[in-house]
Amino acid sequence: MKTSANTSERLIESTRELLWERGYVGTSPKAIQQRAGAGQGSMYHHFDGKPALALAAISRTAEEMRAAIDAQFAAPGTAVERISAYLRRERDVLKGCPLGRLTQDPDVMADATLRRPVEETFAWLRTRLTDVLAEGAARGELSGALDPAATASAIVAVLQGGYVLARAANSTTPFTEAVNGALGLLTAQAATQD
Amino acid sequence: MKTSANTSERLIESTRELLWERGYVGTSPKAIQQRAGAGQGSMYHHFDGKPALALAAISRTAEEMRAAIDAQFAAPGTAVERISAYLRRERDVLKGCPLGRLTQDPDVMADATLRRPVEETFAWLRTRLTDVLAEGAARGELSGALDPAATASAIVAVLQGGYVLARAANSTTPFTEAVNGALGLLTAQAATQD
DNA sequence: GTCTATAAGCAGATAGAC
DNA sequence: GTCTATCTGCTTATAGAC
Repeated sequence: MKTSANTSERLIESTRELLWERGYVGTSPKAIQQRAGAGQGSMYHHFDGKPALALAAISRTAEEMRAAIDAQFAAPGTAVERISAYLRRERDVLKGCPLGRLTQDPDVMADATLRRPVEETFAWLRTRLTDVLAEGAARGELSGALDPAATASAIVAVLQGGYVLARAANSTTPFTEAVNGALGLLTAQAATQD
Repeated sequence: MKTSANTSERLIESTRELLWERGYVGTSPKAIQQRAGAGQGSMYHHFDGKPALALAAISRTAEEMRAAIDAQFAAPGTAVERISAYLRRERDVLKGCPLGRLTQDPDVMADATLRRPVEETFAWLRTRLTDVLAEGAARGELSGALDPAATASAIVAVLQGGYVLARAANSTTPFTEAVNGALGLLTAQAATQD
């Protein structure tokens, strides 16, 4: 058995990086090959073409993101504590969300196969966060007046929008501010609970 | 004087549409010419090249957005009412924000000239919203415990992130939910005020 | 599995005629 | 102002040798 990363593996990882940095439309097979140190023929031997390679890359990114979030939410603590930890965990803010950015890519959104992992992951995340919030409401940590699903969507949107603001400003400040603002609102309404 | 739209005008408008639909990297001079009904030579007569045309398009979009938001915030009403009206105004949700999407474009962000209108518009928007929130706090409509700047960033982020979620889901639902969630939090904390 | 050759078409212009 | 010709290099492969 081989211990070093094989060519197929390097191609997938290179594609993941380039999709994150430049998007699908901005990434050429040639750029992938160069980053992976693989030749033209080698790439087309392992994958049918750019869409197939992108699907492998996007699927892996989606899986990793899901696993990371699952671990985060499974940690002990109140709903607000776990959400706070999730929002404040270390991130490469200026690079943005590797999945969220694909949402702006016309060729990804136009291809049902490429689109599916993106769609499913965000749907799953919103559901997962809704559960955490509903749990918090059931325990009396949060106001029952809040709609858990709406609040969950707002929180995920703050994250995704925070990336947008950070990139626009070329600074992590607006991202941090947005997260603080969201948590400020969440704890301010919790103060209503007494 | 001419009354019909001239070629230069049509080129700018076509570029604006394409930047919105496909981004800078995904838009070719040829596509712009075809949409504008202009020839190659015609385009290069009026503009130095793709970056110059994009700058004209992006600048105009930024100006329009700023004027629209200014009008929105100048309307009468409490801080929460004006913010609610802003968040809930009619939008082409699935198309996303024409300026926010450029944030994901590597070639726009790498070019200081193209980047500036995007950066300035979002900086201005956050400041403007911060003023509205500070005003609300001064009037006693909102809790003084909230940081106006952080809350403003969170609200703008909800909007930008709402677009991302809507595109991921291919549905306006998550956008509406996120807006409702944000307004829910804002009014819930206002309930603390008594 | 990897390499080189080949190819139709697009990207992003420049040059000069009209 | 607009048009056609021309150009270099990239895109996204396919074919076949090694």
